Amino acid sequence: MGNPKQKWTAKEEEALRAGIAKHGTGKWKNIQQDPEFNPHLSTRSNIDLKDKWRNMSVGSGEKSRTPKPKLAAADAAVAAAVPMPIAQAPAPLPTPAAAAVAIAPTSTDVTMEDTKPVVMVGTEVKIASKYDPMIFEAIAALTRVETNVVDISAIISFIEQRQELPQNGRKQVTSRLRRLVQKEKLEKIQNSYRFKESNPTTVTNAPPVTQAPSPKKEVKSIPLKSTDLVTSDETVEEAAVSAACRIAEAENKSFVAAEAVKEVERILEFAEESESNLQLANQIFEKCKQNTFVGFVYDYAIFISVSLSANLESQVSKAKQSSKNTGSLDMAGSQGETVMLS
DNA sequence: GTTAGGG
DNA sequence: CCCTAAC
Repeated sequence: MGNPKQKWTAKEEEALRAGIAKHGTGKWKNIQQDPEFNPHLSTRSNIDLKDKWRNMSVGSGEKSRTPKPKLAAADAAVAAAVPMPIAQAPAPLPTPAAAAVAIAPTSTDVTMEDTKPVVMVGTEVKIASKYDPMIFEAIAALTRVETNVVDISAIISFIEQRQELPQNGRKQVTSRLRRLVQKEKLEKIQNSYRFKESNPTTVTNAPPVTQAPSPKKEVKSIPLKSTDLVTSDETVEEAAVSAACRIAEAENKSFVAAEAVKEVERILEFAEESESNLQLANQIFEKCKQNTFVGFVYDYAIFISVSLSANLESQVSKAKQSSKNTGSLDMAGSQGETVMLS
């Protein structure tokens, strides 16, 4: 009989990738049986997972006529929301149009292969700064409970699986790791890395807003301390990335966290060049309302906004109420399968 | 029974 | 997707 050869859906691919991040490659049966992913992979066998992963890998490695950046659903959403490559030239003002465009695309209809002019920021522009989130993501995803470390080769292969690295990509990741160790964000143990738990950097440049992040805290037991947000030594961006990834480690939702980190990072870049805080706040809150996941990003939004300008408090509380009413914060502790967009 | 690889 | 060798 013929073989229908049913095509893999984006959800299935995402479940597969998440499963690999959790169990590692080669544990196909575990992934297939894992209750987290089985709902999406029930029709696939372990051998199917293996074959699919082989195809996906070769698609990423082959630079022939497969220009698709291999974006997951969430990736596509974020990519679509990044219309500007953030030129090196310090743009004096971010045109309101930019912010408008950023929040414009309703992420409800995101097809993976459509003709939407997704900006190819992944080619060469600012690719170096994009390694950090992936590194954190890899560590968060691959850290095993017993050893609590991640081998460097695992980190690199993890990143390569997500996006093909340029010729010197491996080198850059390595230097990036080294740099992060120097900054005491990571800890190196032989050939493995882990998150540095106790950060000896002096401390507690108490943010101007003391009550902002805490009052709502309904987002499960996310260990979010004010010291995680800002250290006097580091930039806000680094602190945000680090803390978000720490949360990711705790929640084991690395992919979601990575997207959130990208978002925070991008918005912070945006904010540093300009001080259009109102647009910033509106933008990030729009994001929070559209996507059901970003519980902690929401907290950071409050923190960032208020840190930049105390005048935003009205905006913040307003947005807080709005977000609460939409009930968009319920995902943090759910089964973990309901995360991505449909 | 599972996985890796060739077909 | 199927088949097979290897573990």
